[in-house]
Amino acid sequence: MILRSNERRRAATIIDVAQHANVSVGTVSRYLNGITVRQPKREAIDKAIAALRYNRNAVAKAMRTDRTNMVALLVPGYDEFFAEILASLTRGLAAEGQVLLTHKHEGDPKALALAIEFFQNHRVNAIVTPGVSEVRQQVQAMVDHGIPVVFFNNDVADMPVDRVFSKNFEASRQAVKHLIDIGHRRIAHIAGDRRETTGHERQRGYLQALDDAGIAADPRYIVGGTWKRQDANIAIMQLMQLPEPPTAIFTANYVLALAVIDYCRQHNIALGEDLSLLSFDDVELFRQMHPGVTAVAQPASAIGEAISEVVLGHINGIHPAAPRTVMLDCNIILRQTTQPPRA
Amino acid sequence: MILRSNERRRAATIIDVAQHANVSVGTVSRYLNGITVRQPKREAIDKAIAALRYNRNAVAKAMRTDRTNMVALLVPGYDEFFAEILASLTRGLAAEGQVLLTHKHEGDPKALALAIEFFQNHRVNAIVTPGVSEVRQQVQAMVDHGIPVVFFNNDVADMPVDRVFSKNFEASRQAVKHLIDIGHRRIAHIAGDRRETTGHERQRGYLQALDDAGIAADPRYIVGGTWKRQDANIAIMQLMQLPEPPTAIFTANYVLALAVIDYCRQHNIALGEDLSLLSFDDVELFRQMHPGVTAVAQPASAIGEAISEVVLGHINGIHPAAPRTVMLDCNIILRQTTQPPRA
DNA sequence: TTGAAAGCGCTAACAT
DNA sequence: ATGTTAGCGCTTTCAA
Repeated sequence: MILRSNERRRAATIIDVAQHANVSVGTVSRYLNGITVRQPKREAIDKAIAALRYNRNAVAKAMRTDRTNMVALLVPGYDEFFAEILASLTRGLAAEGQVLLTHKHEGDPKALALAIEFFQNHRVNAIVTPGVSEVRQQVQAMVDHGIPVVFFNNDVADMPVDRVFSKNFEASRQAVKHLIDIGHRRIAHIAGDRRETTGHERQRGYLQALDDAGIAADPRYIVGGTWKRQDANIAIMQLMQLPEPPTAIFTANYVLALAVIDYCRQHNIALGEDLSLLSFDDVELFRQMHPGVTAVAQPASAIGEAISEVVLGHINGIHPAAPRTVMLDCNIILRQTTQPPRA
Repeated sequence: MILRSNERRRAATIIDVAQHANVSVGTVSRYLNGITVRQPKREAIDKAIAALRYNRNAVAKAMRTDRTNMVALLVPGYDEFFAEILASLTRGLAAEGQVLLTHKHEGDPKALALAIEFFQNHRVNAIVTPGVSEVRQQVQAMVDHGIPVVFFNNDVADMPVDRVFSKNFEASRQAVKHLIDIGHRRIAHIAGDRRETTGHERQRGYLQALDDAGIAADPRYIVGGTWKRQDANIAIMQLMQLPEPPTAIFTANYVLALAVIDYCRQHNIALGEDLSLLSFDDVELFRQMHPGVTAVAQPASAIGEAISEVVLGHINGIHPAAPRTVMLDCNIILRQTTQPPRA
């Protein structure tokens, strides 16, 4: 008979093991869960498990206990930032026997909502995701069902969830302060989406730094307003066509910086010398390029660790219901694209 | 009373719905699974579901049916290549109601083995992973249990699994042929790990192209042998210190190419003009750089689509047990680092 | 088409 | 420390 690939051979169950080892299922279960069992039985069980190639059915366990050992991470995509968070989060959770499942939704709120429901139905122990206002309802439902939710990177206000963020405002403020310190006065900002806290906070930091230095913000120097490369291409053109173009630019993320870099290459503008550039988000490209791009590096590993700490706290039942917020410092990595302006 | 975050409110079950709608649980279940139910009952059930905010417990369903709607992807990390495959795979599976769970194991065979066991125990519908010889046993166990496994990117011989690969050998052969066609004779290869089929096949393609052109392979021109940046740094140094250094280099992946690029920058060697470079794997960096790096682009999207087709075939019970192998063509993207050698 | 009930594999409460 | 057994929420067979 031809065994079709979707007809699975019946797997051994805990009952088979119990019979083979001549003990009760309860004993096997307890042994499997680390509760003390006397030596001879232990051996018999071990032998039975090996002989029958027994694998505990995790689904049945989850069904019984209403808990799994899965934590879900929902991301729009895997850029360097997310990938690094993911790495440290995976490690942190694995140390406590939790497995991180990642799901990518490409920024589509519908896909995100579906994913949240899916993971809720599968009883994951926690969900980690950037805050997205479109899924307030689903997130609230999760929390109501007692499944902890952790926001990172982007926030949505007034939700009873835990939060781990880097200090977008402070880091942006310091970044722009650096530009001011080395002599720039005409500093532009290519902004991200201000409806998201990341975009909003980074622009706020920019404005604050100007204000701190007593420099009046010039609305013509604030351009962009989306995370799209296309729009940044337009934004940089607008800036450079100004009667008095800026001598320095602070971009809200690395994609926007790429637009500036390309523009400069096409127009023979020497970055650093003719025009300073400082970008939020530090990526491999910025290290490889010549001149290297000065950038705000988010502490991705630390973010991942903080998230796993918060999540594990919930799973182990340490934290009370009151949501925790962790704010982490960024570093500004000085490279060659930030130089004093020409005299 | 303070509700601790890990005390979940009891969620509505199918029984609650049945009572609320005044029908039997069987009827609710059938309705939920798309089996015809008469109009008035349908309405009552819908109303009950809405009123009780019922969500089907996916764990219980999986327990009963011994099937989930999850497919697991195991990757060492998220580089551009994997990220793109992932994107198209996620889409392809979502179209058929399957959710892709990604797990990253950082190339650690132990972590990989654990992950495979984990997903097996959780009854995923399929596992997608690069072939890794260290986990033959676990993979065999999966297949024995009737869970289809799909290898991609890297192969392990003699395993009863499905396979989706790009044509490493053919693409490498063509790439090196291009270098020969534009006039190069002293062509070096910085090899990857030859114990992996990717590394092996790429070197084989290199040798074949030389042979095709009647050029004797010079063992001094074949260096490296790991995927590590460190080793590539040494490899490129070895090559350039040769009495007759190569005029062109074919690297087995993009990390190895970075070593060449850095070396050239440090030694003021003009890529393209002084030394041609052609790399396997096309990455964003190669597009952004000046000069742009000529590269072999793997058809990542097509790979993802092929994988989802194979997986869905299994899930829908179309394929027979005989494993399928899909081989996909690569493209060579010409940029500025491959020029005729100096006269 | 519908209801009643068995049972998927496991854990945990209870009894010993 | 160990055996016995109820029951987690669902699907599916069997009857009606």
